[in-house]
Amino acid sequence: MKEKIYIGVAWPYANGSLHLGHMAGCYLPADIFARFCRMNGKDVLMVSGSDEHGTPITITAEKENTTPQAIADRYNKEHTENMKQFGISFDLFTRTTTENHKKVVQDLFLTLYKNKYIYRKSVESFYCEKCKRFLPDRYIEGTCPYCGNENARGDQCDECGKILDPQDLQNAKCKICGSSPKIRTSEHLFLALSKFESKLLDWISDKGHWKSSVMKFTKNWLENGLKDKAITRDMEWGIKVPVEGFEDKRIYVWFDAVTGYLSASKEWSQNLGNPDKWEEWWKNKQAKHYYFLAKDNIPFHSLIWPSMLMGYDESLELPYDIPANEYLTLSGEQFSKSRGVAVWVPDILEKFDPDAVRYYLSINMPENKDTNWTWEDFVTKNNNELVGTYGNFVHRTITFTQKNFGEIPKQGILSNFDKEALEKIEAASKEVSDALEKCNFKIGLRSAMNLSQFGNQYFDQNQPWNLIKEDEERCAAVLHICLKIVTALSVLMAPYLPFSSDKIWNMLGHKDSVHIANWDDALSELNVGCPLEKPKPLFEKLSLKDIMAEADPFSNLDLRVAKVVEVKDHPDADRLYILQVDLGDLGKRVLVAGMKPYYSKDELTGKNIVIVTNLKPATIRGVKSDGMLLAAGGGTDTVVLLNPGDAKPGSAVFIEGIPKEPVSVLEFEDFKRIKMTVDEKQQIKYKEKTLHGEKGPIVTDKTVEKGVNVS
RNA sequence: AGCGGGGUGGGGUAGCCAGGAGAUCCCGACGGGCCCAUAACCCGUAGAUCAGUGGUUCGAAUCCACUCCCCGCUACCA
Repeated sequence: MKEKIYIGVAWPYANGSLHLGHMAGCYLPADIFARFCRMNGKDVLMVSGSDEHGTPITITAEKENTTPQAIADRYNKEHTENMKQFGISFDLFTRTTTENHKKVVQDLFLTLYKNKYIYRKSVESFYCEKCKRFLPDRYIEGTCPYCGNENARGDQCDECGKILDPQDLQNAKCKICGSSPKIRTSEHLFLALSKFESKLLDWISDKGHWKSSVMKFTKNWLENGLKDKAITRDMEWGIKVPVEGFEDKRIYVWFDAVTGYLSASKEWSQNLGNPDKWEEWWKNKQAKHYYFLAKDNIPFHSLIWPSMLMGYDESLELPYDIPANEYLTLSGEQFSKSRGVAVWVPDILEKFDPDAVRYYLSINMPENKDTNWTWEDFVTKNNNELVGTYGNFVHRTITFTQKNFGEIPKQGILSNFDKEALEKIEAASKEVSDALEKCNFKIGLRSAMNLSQFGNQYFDQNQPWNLIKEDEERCAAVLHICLKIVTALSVLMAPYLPFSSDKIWNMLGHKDSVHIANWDDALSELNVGCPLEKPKPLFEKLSLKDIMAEADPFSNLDLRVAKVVEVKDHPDADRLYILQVDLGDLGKRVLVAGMKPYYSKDELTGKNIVIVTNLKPATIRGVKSDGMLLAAGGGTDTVVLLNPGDAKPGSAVFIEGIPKEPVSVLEFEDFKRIKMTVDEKQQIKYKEKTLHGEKGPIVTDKTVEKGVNVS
């Protein structure tokens, strides 16, 4: 029987689009690994799906005046499509709102309950009477009892870093509606994680092949002792708790989501008309289970999910490896929807070849530490490595052969150099394969790239363009070797660059897809005599300028909240103030602003305002202004500041859906072209989208007429 | 605060767990070659006391201790 490989990939939460962090974090590595395994004759089952329950989705639904299911439907559809476009080769990408999933989750839950791994316990938690729901810790805000920060969350205070219980907060408020929640007692069901400690310790004892970060994290949790965790919630959106007396409660989303690994396997079997087929992976000691996810998700997969499986059915396979990645950052910042830092997958798929993106994400994968996505580096690596080294070698070889021979020429007498080339192919195939077996994706890709660099060297030194005039037979022989390198590359690159590999494979006269080819076909003989067609270049060069120009000009802006520290009169101007503002971690700055007719010094001091931080500094009447504040009002009659609420100084101001990629210096001309206006709710609109800060929409400081400009 | 990861030529990175000659690769800079190829490719040169300090050792980027600096996680962000 073929070796069974199960690949579970973290379930994306269906409350927003996918961004490149998701791709680099788990979907791309999982896909590369899956494709590689399939080419090596393994029987792969790779599943995932949308995680569709939980509070955030219900809140989005309320905001948009629709149902949670509608939100889940929207993003499930988008995610499914994006995965396909990006070439992520799931055997099944499903969702947590299917009947099958519900059944599997409830069965697992009930079995754990019967096996005494789930028990009842009363807890006190906050209930918001206005929103009519119990509030998750993150949705409660109040004053931190330790440092006095007024914006501490129920789970933790961001200022002092202390971990809190919501009950610790003073003046607790509902983050959604702002009213004061009341404490209510409610009975919940808890998963007895503590009962699994010794079994888990035993289980991880032979996991020496795990990444050190995964192992350390896991061990650390175990050493501190596992805390039992509540796995029910008082809400409506979710899977019903199949225990008497708990009919009104729902199963906590993470319990629900990880169970997807099992339910999706079953669904896949049913779709196949062979409902027990999943057991070949799950009830098979020879099967290896891999889970791909990013670092935030480690304990769920290394501790909680294994515990659930152990408590449910001893015969089920546990994870073999959890090659968790670190994070991809965007110009040094973590991807975050709420802070407006992201490159969205739907956007990127519209603009770029998925293989180009896959290349950059693979060669720059956050395998061992966070890595940075920059547009500049993306363009450089695309142009120099993907296009220059790899694409060019393939293209020059096939073009030259086609032009001069029209078909794949036969092998000649092997020179020493030829032999070296054949050895290189073999070595590269082994190197890539060794690396991929260990989930070392960057090393594998680098090895494949080295082979294409060797191809270029071989081509250069043999000078077929001269040979064709002098020694046609030798020329044919050289090209034959080059084409063998091309063949090998299309196989070795197939896990990474599935679309272009397939094209090359077909150019070389193969009727089928490279994805049903075998890894050993990297070394296969060529179809000598097979006619060649004039090739088109595989990849395109990119221009950083075009990319930047295509982006919305708003992306170039760096808007931030600033707190006015000090206001002075400008010595040589009637209308100007000199403000010193605090940008938190970004330090302090001096701005010159014409606010004297509209605001007194006292009014301004201590106020939170919105400023442009990356505007080219200007000297105004002899004083350098390092930035500009945003205000609403066109003429001289009224000018009012923008009010970001009590957002942190230095925090970002952004528009959802427009990626924030500020240029280092923004020309004033470019800034002037960005038209923002005030709407009837006193919110700020740009292209009908609303300007946000970390505390929600930005509004004007005082009421002004609808439609006035912001500048 | 606790925990985890990281700091390697101008930028980015490999090597570190299993210590050994001039420290890897990509980009960039400089010089040269080639002209088949998407102004792509190839060759060569310069550039790093491997964050710092101390230790173990015949020998340390690698092991140990301490210090500094970045980043992340802390149980619903991949």
